[in-house]
Amino acid sequence: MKRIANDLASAIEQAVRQAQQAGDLPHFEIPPFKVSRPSRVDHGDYATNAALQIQSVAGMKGQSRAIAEMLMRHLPESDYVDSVDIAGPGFINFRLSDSWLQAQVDLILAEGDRFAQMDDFVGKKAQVECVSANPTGPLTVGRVRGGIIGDTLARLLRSMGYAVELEYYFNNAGAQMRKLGESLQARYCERLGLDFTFPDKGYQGEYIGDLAESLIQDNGDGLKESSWEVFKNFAEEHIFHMIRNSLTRIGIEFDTFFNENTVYEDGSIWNVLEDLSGRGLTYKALAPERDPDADLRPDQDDLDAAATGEATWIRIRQIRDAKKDVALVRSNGEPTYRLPDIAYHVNKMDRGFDLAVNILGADHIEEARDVKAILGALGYDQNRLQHIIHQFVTLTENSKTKRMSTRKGEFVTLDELANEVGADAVRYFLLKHAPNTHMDFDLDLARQQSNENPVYYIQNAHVRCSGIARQADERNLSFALGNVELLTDPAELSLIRKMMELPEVIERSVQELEPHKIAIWAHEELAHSFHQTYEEARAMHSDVPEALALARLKLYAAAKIVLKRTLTLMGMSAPESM
RNA sequence: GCCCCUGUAGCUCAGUGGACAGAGCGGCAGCCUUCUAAGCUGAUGGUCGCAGGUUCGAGUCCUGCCAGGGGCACCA
Repeated sequence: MKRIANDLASAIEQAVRQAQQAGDLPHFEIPPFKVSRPSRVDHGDYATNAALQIQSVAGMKGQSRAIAEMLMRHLPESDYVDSVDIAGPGFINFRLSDSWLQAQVDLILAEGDRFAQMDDFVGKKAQVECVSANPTGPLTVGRVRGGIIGDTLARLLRSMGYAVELEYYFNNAGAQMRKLGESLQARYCERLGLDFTFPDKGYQGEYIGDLAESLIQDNGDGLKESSWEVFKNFAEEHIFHMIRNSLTRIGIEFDTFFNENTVYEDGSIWNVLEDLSGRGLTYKALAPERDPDADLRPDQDDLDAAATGEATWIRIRQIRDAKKDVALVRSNGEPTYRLPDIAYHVNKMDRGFDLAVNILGADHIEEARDVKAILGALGYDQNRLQHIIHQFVTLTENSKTKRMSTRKGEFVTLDELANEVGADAVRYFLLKHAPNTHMDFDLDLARQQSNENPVYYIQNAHVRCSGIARQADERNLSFALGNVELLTDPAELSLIRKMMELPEVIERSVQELEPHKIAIWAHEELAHSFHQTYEEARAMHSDVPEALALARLKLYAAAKIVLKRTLTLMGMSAPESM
């Protein structure tokens, strides 16, 4: 499948070289230039700033229009360009030919579900890690945001040829899980009227009470002498089950679950530590080394901890720009979270992924940088690991903003949300914002707007296509007989133009690791263009001659494919009716 | 205090160093005898937080300031 922007870029490079050989332009190294979609339609379908970029390296400042003319003269012929012209300060604008556009309709139909399936990375393996919540409670909206970004990215990577694994990293051991077990134990005793002490900073959510209730139903008071581990195991199993169900409900299915315990059990945390030590990157000390000039707050935690003995530190300041070294092993000999995390990522690298992307909340940014830098220090190509850091979701209800906290039981769960607005809306709403935006989730607005939502706008485009197809069926009309050369109306051609953008949108979403781009495009570009065309170019109105009707049926059959493909890439359903 | 992220229409947010800054929602004015109006069209709405700088060109890059969020654990 041809991507015009890439094709034009090489054509322009060729033109520059030809112009240089012909002596029309002086010799210089071709500067980076862009082939982009102009914001205004009358600027054509594609535009390049090549001439503007060249003017300074060619020593021809202010002569960019002349350079553009030169390039135009040396451009190779192509089957898809109808006209080329120079505009403004020296942009070269390209317009696609009608006949090429018309032919794309047949092409889309031939490709079907594989439309916009590209082969750039065929044979390459990618992994996307997201959610990775420990099983201490229901998924919060914030975690789900990462899950949706990750799952969508995985779908986009697959459409570019990668074999992708979606992975969930979790830990069912440790202090937090113990706290969970103790919280459940306390609630269990409480409901049986027994003595209980609720743990300090325990889990206060209602779901703990529900779990206690079901324990009582199954066991009565038979567990009153049991240890917290029994409660922890029960809670863990149920909560994990609940998390997986919730995720399945919004179309997220993980290929692999990786337990942090693995890197303890196979000894790899100690191997990694040895490797780092062998490279002189660790030391034992009471307190971390820090930048002498760094204005760090006097750290009482460090002082307190130093009293317990020497910990093992990594010289993180040596391998990346940081202010203070980081602990890998506590003075009591137990690893901190960092060490297994490093071992886990070494494990990922050794599993041979050409690309591993982690979706993390903003509070993990320092950790992300540490891990990446450490992988580099261990001799791995750092570029194989990428991160998408997303900002937090704040929740507004009754005009009051609150930070969500699993421990305090203050959160909106995925299930509650999906119940109120539907799975597709949850996906779309959390996907459509750039990862870097601090998004505000107004629950009242989400409820109220559930009928006035971009989700329905996009899906309705697909529904309309289905409606047309149904009507055609009833009248025994088959689009197979349609002649695409009759699609000459500007409205028809602009829809074809829009559909042909999908591969480029996917490519950019992947390149920039910003899957929200496809969500925005699906709404404001594709669906909008569809609805405009639909109003303008009726397929089976009595005024429309049969030949044109058949051609339009074909256009809308192609549109249906592109809409469905786009919705599927976003993990959303493509309904036949509403 | 230091570091990171963010500040764009009334609200929620797009915006690849380019050509007159966009969408949805809300509000205003129109559009259904024929494929679902969950739609279309038009008007209104902006000192792109503030001040400098770099550039042929800055919402976009740099510096400083202001405001909000996150981090600066021998937590994860």
